[in-house]
Amino acid sequence: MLSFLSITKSLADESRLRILLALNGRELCVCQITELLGLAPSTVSKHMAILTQARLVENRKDGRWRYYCLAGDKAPPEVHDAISWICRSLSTTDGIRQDAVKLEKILALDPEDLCRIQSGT
Amino acid sequence: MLSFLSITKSLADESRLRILLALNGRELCVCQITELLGLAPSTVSKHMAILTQARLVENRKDGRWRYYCLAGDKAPPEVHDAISWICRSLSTTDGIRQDAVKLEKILALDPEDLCRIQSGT
DNA sequence: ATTATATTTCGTCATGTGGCGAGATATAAT
DNA sequence: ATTATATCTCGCCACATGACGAAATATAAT
Repeated sequence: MLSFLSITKSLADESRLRILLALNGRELCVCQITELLGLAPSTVSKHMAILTQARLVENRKDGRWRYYCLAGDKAPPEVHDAISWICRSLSTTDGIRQDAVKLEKILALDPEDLCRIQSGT
Repeated sequence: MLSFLSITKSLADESRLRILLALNGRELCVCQITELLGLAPSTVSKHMAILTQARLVENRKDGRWRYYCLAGDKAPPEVHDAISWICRSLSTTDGIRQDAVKLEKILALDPEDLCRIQSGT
């Protein structure tokens, strides 16, 4: 019950839903997610910790960057059901479509360049 | 997105999850739910308003009592998916099993008698 | 070694949320 | 009509939560 609650609480925030949808089919580093949502890096980091604790996402470290992706096969079925539920329900909504468009532009840049832009801000 | 968020926020609370599970397969009035959870009637009433607003439950009034049940066919698919997800994930857990046992005892009483007991408290 | 930078951790603040009780409302019983 | 009672609404309080910036940490570049 407690672990299930950690899933539902994770899903009860718009930013985290947008993150999960953005991770559908790809992996992203924190600065890319930060750029997509327009939030402070520390805020995104906390969101990722919450999603990780709920086992909805996994991560791997690559140099200075940490890449996040949706839960893999080892995750419990509730997790996979949750992910497919939100993708099915939200993929075609307006806001998520706009995120997808914005994501394309972000992915067109090297992470290197993206971070350079962000530190300039 | 906003209506979907109202669903996920509804699910992000243990009491409301227990209510939804208790409503699986039957309808219950507020005083029965109050008895099951051990919360104040006003608190349960607020929970039911949140669940109703998210379209997860429906209600009918019968005399002094209002009976709640899980969403019917008119509810959107996200709602039904949510309900089947939580039932699948939680029905066999310890806490929910205990609720089921307690519910049997509550249902064995007439609502009339139950309310009489409660007001005596 | 020193500097740059990607991410996390921590402290703080404003806001949201769950809980209760008191009073309002609606319906049934007397 | 008056009383009893099932539920809801409202105001309050304690606590959880999302946001940020500053400082800490880890890794790459110079």
